[in-house]
Amino acid sequence: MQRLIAHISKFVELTEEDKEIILSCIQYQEVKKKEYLLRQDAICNANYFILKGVFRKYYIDEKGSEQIIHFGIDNWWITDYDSLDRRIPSQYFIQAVERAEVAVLDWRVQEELFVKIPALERYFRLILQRAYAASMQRIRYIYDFSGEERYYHFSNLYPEFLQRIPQYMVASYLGFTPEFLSKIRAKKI
Amino acid sequence: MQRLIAHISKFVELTEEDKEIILSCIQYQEVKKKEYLLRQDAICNANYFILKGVFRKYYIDEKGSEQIIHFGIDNWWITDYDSLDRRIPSQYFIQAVERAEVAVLDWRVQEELFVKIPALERYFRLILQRAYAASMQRIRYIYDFSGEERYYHFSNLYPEFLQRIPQYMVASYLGFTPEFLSKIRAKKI
DNA sequence: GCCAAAACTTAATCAAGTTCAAGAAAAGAC
DNA sequence: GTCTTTTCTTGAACTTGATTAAGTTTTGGC
Repeated sequence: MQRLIAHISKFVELTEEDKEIILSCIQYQEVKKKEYLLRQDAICNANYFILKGVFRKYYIDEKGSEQIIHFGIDNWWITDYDSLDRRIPSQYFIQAVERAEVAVLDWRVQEELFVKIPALERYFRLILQRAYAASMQRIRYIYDFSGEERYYHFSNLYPEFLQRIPQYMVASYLGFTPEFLSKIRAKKI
Repeated sequence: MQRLIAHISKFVELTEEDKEIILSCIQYQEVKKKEYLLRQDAICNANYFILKGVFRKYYIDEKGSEQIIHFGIDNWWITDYDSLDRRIPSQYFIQAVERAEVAVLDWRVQEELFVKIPALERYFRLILQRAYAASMQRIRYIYDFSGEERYYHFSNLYPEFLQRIPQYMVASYLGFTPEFLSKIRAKKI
């Protein structure tokens, strides 16, 4: 759990008292492989800080197949902010790709914490800025590069990742079919 | 400028004093057609609330052509948060598509305001949440729908918009060539 | 260690969208 | 109002990636 405090401290300053308050408000949770933190149509009740493991956020598209829009890894928060904050049913599933550990920040507790510790509201503003920029960057990759180029870019950026998660998930995240990914790999081996 | 106060008040509560402080810290600015609020490689110095008009945020891709990543319209903020906050050169251009009016919030003033009015930091956290969700939604559209479907969706959602901005900008925003857009339009007329 | 389920590969066919090139129409400048 | 620049259109050849369907390999449960 100290990893969370360390992460927050990278963005804002916390007093020792702040740290204790935060730690007392946050739950530690182990998550089994394939377990869900959130399912479609449910209202999201917490923001999750990933201490260890990998999550995928996906939805079911018009044709009925799973589309991954986001991977959550160590030291990132994962949630559906839209559902969490506006108390509306989520369009997304959040599922553990492998065994994981998370710090759970319940939405009601979050509101209280923001009042007690304004620095925390600032921290989340900064985190969201980062997430928003990353999302823009992602749109750039989709527009600028072909599927093959995106795959090479991804595999250079996160080589260990490719070993840990099934290929069909990578294909879904990068926006093409598993068959096409197979073809790309066949070319270069 | 009252439109800005009204917008903030939709998300957080402001006292009369807060409102005065905000108004005293914000500059009104008219922007001519094709004028830039930000250019690539410059460090972004302000967040702009669009009172009236349309802006496009774009970058130059590998092949040297302009790629529009975002349209800013009435009642939205437009800036490069990454450059603004981290004081790094921007990758983007922000340009007025038509004559516009904006409220300018300088980054240094913003920091001061957050200290004086914590509700404002909350407001921006909520705004960013909304922008992030919209960006996710955009990725969904790109993945789920064909170019033609995206065009019809866009033209149903913002019919007046199509009249106001050149087609090649719409094509760029939707992620295909102007030639292809021409073909789509030819089909249905 | 065996069986079932999950994940990956291969190949043929097809659709969506790009590229290039040329010309037509519309919008601004003075 | 005409001249220039910007925007839009059309068509042919081509590329990327989807689809379908079958077969192969790997993984996990018990």
